[in-house]
Amino acid sequence: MTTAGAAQRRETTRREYNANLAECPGHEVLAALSDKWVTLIVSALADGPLRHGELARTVAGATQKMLTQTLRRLERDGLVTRTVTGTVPPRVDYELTDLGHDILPLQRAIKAWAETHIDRVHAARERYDGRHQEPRC
Amino acid sequence: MTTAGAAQRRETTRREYNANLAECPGHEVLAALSDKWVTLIVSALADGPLRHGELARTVAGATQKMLTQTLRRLERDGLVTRTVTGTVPPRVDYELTDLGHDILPLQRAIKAWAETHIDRVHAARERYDGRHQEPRC
DNA sequence: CAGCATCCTTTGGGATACTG
DNA sequence: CAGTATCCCAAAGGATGCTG
Repeated sequence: MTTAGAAQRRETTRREYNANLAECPGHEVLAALSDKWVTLIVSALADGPLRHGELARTVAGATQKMLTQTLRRLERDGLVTRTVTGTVPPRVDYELTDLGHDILPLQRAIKAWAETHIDRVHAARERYDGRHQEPRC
Repeated sequence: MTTAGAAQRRETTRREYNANLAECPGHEVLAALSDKWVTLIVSALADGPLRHGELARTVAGATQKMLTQTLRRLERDGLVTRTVTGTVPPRVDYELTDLGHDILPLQRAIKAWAETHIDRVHAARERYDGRHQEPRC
């Protein structure tokens, strides 16, 4: 019997689709860049290496958990290096790799686009909201 | 008493921080672009207007809910227009606005960066995983 | 055909406390 | 000081069924 066929095939299709998306370079990069803290950490490190604590202070607002988590990901992706010095008290420095530096221009490009177009977006939003949320009566 | 002071002030700081982030043009744009479906919908519409159903088929893998939700956001942000024709059966066309077309170069830039650098990222990941997950015995 | 509304599962993120 | 582990909540996302 093929009763479970329809729903199941859709599910499969979706998985494959998501897998394709995940493997698409463009999406990988977007996913990485758009992470709430990645941009901030990378910017913070743009001027030179920082210790964990310094980073925590610079990127105020980030949980310690998020900080470590994000740094691990960045390290894994080869965007930052993690250097441990001594054991007690431990000292850990984070520094941007060449690859890490390479994303700065891209970030700047996005920022530039944003700054030149964001006004239009905001204007559009106001128009939309005015048209849709205001009482009709 | 100021017992609740510490935790509460941290909370407040965090909120303000997030608010600042949300208002930062760069992050707004990143948040918009990095949405799982935005890229796909925008690309799909790059060649010309499409009906809801056509879009659903083109961007296979997207839930109907996600599709509509994303389209509403794009409409609100002034990136697409939504045109309703007739009432029964309804026909709705979605088309990229000028502003919508303007993000195509940016998407291409990201894609280009991704394609030239993704190999290094993947290599870094393999190195990292090899170093950290393999049994040390 | 287009698109709400509802329900339910999964995930992400935050607070807290503990270890080398 | 740097990092891990645990708990917990809010939000995102998906499936389904109903309406103009």
